[in-house]
Parts: sequence; C-alpha cells; structure tokens
Amino acid sequence: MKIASWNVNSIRVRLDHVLEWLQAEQPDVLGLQELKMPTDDFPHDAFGEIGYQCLVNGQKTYNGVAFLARSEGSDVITDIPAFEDPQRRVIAATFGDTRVVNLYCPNGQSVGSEKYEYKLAWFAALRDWLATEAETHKKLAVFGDFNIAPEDRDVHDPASWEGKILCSNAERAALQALLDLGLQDSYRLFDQPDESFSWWDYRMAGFRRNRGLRIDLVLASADIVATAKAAGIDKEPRALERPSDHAPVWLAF
DNA sequence: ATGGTGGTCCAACCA
Repeated sequence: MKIASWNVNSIRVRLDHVLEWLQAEQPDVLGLQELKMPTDDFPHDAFGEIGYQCLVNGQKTYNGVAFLARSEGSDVITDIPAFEDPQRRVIAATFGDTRVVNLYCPNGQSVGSEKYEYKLAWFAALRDWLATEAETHKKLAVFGDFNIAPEDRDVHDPASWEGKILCSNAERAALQALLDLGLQDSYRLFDQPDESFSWWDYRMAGFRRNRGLRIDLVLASADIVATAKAAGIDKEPRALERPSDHAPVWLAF
C-alpha cells in the first residue's frame, strides 16, 4: 500500500498538478490539505475520471482537507470529536485494514500569540482522540501538514529558527505526545539525504536555495512500521510553474 | 536591518 500527503495551497489552482501526480505515482490514498474550497465545490469528476474517489471536508477561503483513494473509505470522521472548532482541518477514514488520519495542523503564527495557544490546545485534543483511534486500529497512519519540524536536522538553519514558530519546545513536545501513542515518523525509518525538507517559503527564493523545513509527516503505528518498504519526499512538483509551497510526502508498506 | 511571495477575493487575512 502506498499512502501520500500533500498540502496543495488551493485545490482550484493546483488541480492539474494533483491529477498529474496521481497518474504518475498511483498512490492508494492521497490526503490533501489547504483546499481553500467549500465541500460542495470539490472537483469530484476530474478525479473520478482517473479512478480516484473523494472524501472531502472543506470550507470557503481557508483550511479544508480531503482523501483521494482508489478504494472506498469507511468509518469517515470529519474534525476532532469533542473539540469545538469552525476550522475544517481533519478527516479520517479506513481503507482496507488501514486507518488513515489526514491533518492540516494549525500554523500558530508566532510563539505566544493567540493562534499559538489555539495550536497547542488543538494538539492536546488531537492526542486524546488519537489515543482511542490507536486502541481500535492496529494499522494506523496519521499524516499531513503538522506545521512542526520534529528536530533541528529538519530545519535549513536551526540557529535562526531556534524557539521560533514551527520549532518551539512546546510544539515539539506536542508532536512527541503523538509519537508516545506508539507512532513513528516513517521518513526516518530509512536512510535519507541531508537537508531534506517538505516546505519552502515562496519568499526569498526559498526553494531554489533549499531554505526549507520538514513539516509534512507520515506517522505510522508499529503494525505498519513492521512492513514498511520505503518513504520519501517528492520535490518535483515544487519545481513546476505556480507550485504549492509544499511537496508531497509518502510511505509504502 | 528590511522586506520578499502567493492564495483568497478586492481589503485584509493567512501562511
């Protein structure tokens, strides 16, 4: 099984990139983030024509997540249960024997801001819900845009980012609390190039200079890790005309 | 030290 995650920063603008990538890479499940589109406007037909079914949790202007999958998903959950939130950031579904949770985690803006406090509260609620998901599903994958760089090696310039948003101790502790549920950062199960990132700021020629962060992750439970074959980041779409600022990340198992 | 880009939607917010 091959699963992948991609923050597309507007599905309207990136539709052709996603269609081309699906046809080239043929993942069983692709999770999208930052649709910036209402659920009812989602282009189901374009994906249906290339053999992908859609499960969508969208909203106007901001946020929004979706699954594109070769098989029908079941037991769909949208948003974190018991966490009141107008922002559409979460969708979960079961594909075959694998539970997949697709996340667009809050950015947090800056350490100490209101949005930062929201980010930490959101992660606490996420952890509590994922504890029950992990109990009921042996094969659990949790992927998406986490908006947290796990370690300094996931940051182009750790000194300048130290303690900043996406890298603060409290954010990394929130990520560790998810790993403590029995999940692993699947990218690090395999040898990877140095300076591997998944997001590059549009400004200051960030991609050309490889000034990026690895904030898009695929977390996997022990039963998935046991059969993991390979994991990676596909930088090719980031080099296209009018790209998303994120690259797709994937795990095969 | 400052400001740069891009998406949504047309002023201002978000990343």
